[in-house]
Amino acid sequence: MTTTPRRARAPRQSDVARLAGVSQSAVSRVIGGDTDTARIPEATVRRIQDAIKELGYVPNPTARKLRTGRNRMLGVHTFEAVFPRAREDFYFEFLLGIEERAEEIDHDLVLFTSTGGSDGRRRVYRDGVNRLNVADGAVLLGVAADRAELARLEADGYPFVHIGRREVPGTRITCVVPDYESAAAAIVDRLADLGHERIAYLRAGIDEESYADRRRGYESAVERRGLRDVSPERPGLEGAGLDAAGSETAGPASAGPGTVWLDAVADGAVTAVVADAEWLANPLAERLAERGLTVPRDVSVAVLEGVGPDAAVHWDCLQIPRREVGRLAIDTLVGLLDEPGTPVADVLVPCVVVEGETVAAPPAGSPAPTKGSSA
Amino acid sequence: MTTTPRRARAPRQSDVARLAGVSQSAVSRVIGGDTDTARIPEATVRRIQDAIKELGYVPNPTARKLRTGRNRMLGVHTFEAVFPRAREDFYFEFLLGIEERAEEIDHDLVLFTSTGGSDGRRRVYRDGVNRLNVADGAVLLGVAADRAELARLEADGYPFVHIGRREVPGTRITCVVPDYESAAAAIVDRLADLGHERIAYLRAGIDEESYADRRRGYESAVERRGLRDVSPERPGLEGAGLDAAGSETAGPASAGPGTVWLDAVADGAVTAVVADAEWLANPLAERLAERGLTVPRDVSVAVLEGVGPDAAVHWDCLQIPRREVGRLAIDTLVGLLDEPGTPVADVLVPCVVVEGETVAAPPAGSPAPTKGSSA
DNA sequence: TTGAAAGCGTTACCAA
DNA sequence: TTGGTAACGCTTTCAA
Repeated sequence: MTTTPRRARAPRQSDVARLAGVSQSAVSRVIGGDTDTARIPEATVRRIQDAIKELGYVPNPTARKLRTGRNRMLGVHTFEAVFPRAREDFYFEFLLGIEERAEEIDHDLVLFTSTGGSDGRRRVYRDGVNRLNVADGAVLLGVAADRAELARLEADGYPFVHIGRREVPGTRITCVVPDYESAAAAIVDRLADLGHERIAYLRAGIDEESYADRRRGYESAVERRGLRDVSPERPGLEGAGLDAAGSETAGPASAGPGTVWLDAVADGAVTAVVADAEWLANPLAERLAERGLTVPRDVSVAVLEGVGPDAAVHWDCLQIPRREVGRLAIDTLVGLLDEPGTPVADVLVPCVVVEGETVAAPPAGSPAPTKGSSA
Repeated sequence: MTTTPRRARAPRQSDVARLAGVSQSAVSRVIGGDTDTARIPEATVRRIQDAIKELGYVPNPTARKLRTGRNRMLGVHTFEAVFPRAREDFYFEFLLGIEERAEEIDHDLVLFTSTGGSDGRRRVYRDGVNRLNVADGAVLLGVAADRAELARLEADGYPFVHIGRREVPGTRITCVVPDYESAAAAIVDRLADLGHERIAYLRAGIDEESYADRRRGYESAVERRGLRDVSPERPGLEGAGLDAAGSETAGPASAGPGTVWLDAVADGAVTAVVADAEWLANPLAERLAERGLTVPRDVSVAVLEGVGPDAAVHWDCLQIPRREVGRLAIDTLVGLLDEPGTPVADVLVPCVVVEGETVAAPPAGSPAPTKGSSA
C-alpha cells in the first residue's frame, strides 16, 4: 500500500477549452452565464459543459478575486476570541444574524480568528498585511475594538462596517448600532406617562459610545418632558453610594460619605431610576430594601440593557436586537461594496422596550415637584 | 458634513516603486526579505521602506496567493453550524487546539461558515466552486461529514485533513483521529489485570468509523488476554434489553423479550461491561440496580468516551484529546502542504484512560470461567 | 459567434 | 546589485 496518491493539478479554464476545442474566453463566458451579450451556440455550450464535468473543473476564487475584486466572500473579524464561554453570549446572536443574512444573499462568510500578537488581542494587520483583504469586505465587532486599526482600515479604503458605534477622530466609520438613544428616551417617556416627575440616572461610568448614546436619550427626554433630574453626581456604584455596606452583605467596605443620594431617594426625592446596567440596579434594589423601600411600589427602576428571561429580577429593560443588527451589518456592508461612493451614515436598529415588573406608577403621596430647582 | 470620503485605492508595489524611484521587483524583494540572494544597498532599502510607510502600502494576499499558491491561511470547515449550543462542546476544544497551533506556526485561520444549500448542511462546493480554495489547505470536521465532498476534494487535489476517521471507498484521505482502538484495548487490559475474565461490550450501534475502531480494540484485547466475551447479540439499548421498563421510570415501553442478556449479567455471567457511550452505561446501572446489583461491587463498567467531570456518575472512561487532535491536524496539514508527494497516513492521537469509580476487582465469589465456551 | 490579448498585484527568473 | 519580464487563473474588451 505504498500508493503515493499523486495530487492532480486542479484543472484550469484553458484545460477545459482545449478539451472542448474552443478558446478560453468562451469557457469563461459560459461559466459566467453571459448568455445575453455573447450568444454562444447551444452545441458549443454543451461541449464546454461536458468538458467541465469531465475534468471536474472548478473556478479558482483567488484568480476571480484578483480580476474582479469580488469574491462573494465577506469577512468577520472579532477583536476577542469568540469561543471562551463568557464572550459567547455577546457574540452569539450577532453571528447568527450575520450568518443568516449572508447566506440569504448568497455570500460566503469567512471568520478571521487568529490573534496577531502575544497579547491575545486580535489584530487586523499582522506584519503589515491586512488579512481581511481576501474577502470583499468585513464586519468587525468586539467589545474592545482597536481604534487605530479601524482608522487604518478606513484610510486604506477597505470596505467594512462595525457593529456598535465607534468614533475615531478624523475618520468616519460606518457603524450598525442598536438605537440606545431612542430606547432610553422611550423608557423615560414611559415613566413620565406613568406620572413620574423626579427621576434619576445611574451611570455605569464606562467611557464608551453606547453609554453616551443612552445618556443622550435620557437627557433629551428629561428636558422635553420637563422632568426633574436628581441623578447622583458621580457614576458607578460609589457615585450612588451603592458600595456602602448593608446589613449582612457587609464586608470591610467603607460606608463612605456617598450615601447622600441614596438617602435622598429613600426620603422620596426620586420616584424612578434608570440604570445603565443590571449590576447597578441589583444593589440599588438591595439598598432601598434595607431602607424599607420596595421596587416598584416606592421606586420604579428600569435597566438600559438586555436582561435575560431567567434573571432573578424581571427588570423593565430594553432588548438589544442583536440578530437584526447582524443582519443589517451584512446588508450595509454589501451596500458599501455595491455603491463605493455613498456617504457613510450610521445605521440605527430599534430596541424593543420590555415591560418587566420593576416599573409602576409613583406612590400616591409623593410630593409635587418643585419645578426648576435642581438637586 | 457632506464629505464623501473618497475611498483611496489601495497602494500597490508599483506605487511604492515609483515613489522610491526603483523598480517594482526591487520593492518585492525588499518586502520578501530576500536580503541573502539579492543584496540591496542600505540606502535603497531605506528609501523603499520610507515609501511603503508613506503610502501605507500593504501586500495583497490575493495576488500573493495567485502567484505563489500560498497564503499562510488555513481553512476550517465544519459540516455543521458551530454555534448552536449542543454542538459547541464537540467543536470547542478542537477549535481551540487548531487556533492555538495555527498561531504558533504563524498561519492565519479562516473559518468557512456558510451553508451551501437549503438543508442547513454545510457544503464545500457551492455552485461548483470550491470555496476553500482561498486558503492553502483546510481542516475539516463534523459529526456528519459529506463523504462525496471529501472524495471530490481529494480528487481535485485540494490539500486537507479530516478530524476523525473517515473512510471513503476508492479514496485515501488523511485523518487525524483519537486512538480509540488502543484506548479500548487498554481498558480491557486493565479489567483483565484486575481479574475479570468474562466481559461484555455494549455497542452503540452507530455505523461510524470511530465506533469500529473501539470495537476492534476491544476484540483484539479480549482475544489476546483469552477473555470470554459475553456481549449482547444486537447493539443499542434494545439489544441489551435496557429499554425494558424499570419501576418508576416506566413508560409504555414494551418490556420486550430482550432481557435475556441482562438477566444473565444479573446471574453473574459477566463481571465487567465496556460501553460505547454514557447513554448506554446509565440505563445499564439502573437496570442492574433494580436487580440488586451495584456498580462496581458486582459489575464493573467502563465507558469508551469522554465523560465530563460534573457527570452524575464518575465513570471509568477515556479522555478524547480534542485539543491535541486540533493541534496535530494543523501540523499534519502543513506537512501536506510542504511535502505534497508524501504518502498519506492517518495520525493517531493517544487517549488517556481515566480511572473513575465504576471499575473494581470482580466479586470474590465469581465462578471460574469455562474457557473456550461461548455465550 | 468566437478568439486574442490586456490586466488584476504579486513573485521569481534571467539578463544586464 | 538591479530591472525587465513572464506567469499565476481569471474576466472583459476589442477585433476578426
